[in-house]
Amino acid sequence: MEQSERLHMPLFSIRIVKELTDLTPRQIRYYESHGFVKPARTEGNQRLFSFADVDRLLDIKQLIDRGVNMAGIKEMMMEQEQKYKKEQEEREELKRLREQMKREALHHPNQKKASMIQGQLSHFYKS
DNA sequence: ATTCTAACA
DNA sequence: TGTTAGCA
Repeated sequence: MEQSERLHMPLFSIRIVKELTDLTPRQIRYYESHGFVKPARTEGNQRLFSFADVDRLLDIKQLIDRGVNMAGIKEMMMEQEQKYKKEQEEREELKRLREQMKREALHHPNQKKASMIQGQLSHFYKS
């Protein structure tokens, strides 16, 4: 099994998370209501938190302790979210580029590729 | 016994 | 945020 799977595996009851984070169950549920974590649920609707959830709650607690309010935390979360989306988009763009170059190489083995490559790269500089 | 939601303080 | 009520 992979790391990212372990990090998101639903494992901990709210009481364990309370002990791990020193947050009250009230605070944990409150932060969830603001979208800072999204724990899985059992069939009985009880929360099951992952390591990733616990890490995130610890980050939230640190920010709260440093005086950041809910609005501030939400702003920081949206920034991180957009940053991640941007990186993801760039990865997909590079993936498309590699696939297209591969196709070109297979379908036109003897043709020079410089101009096509320049056209593709221009996407990274426009706007 | 433990957690859940909702609501009031 | 804390606490309580009433449920699952």
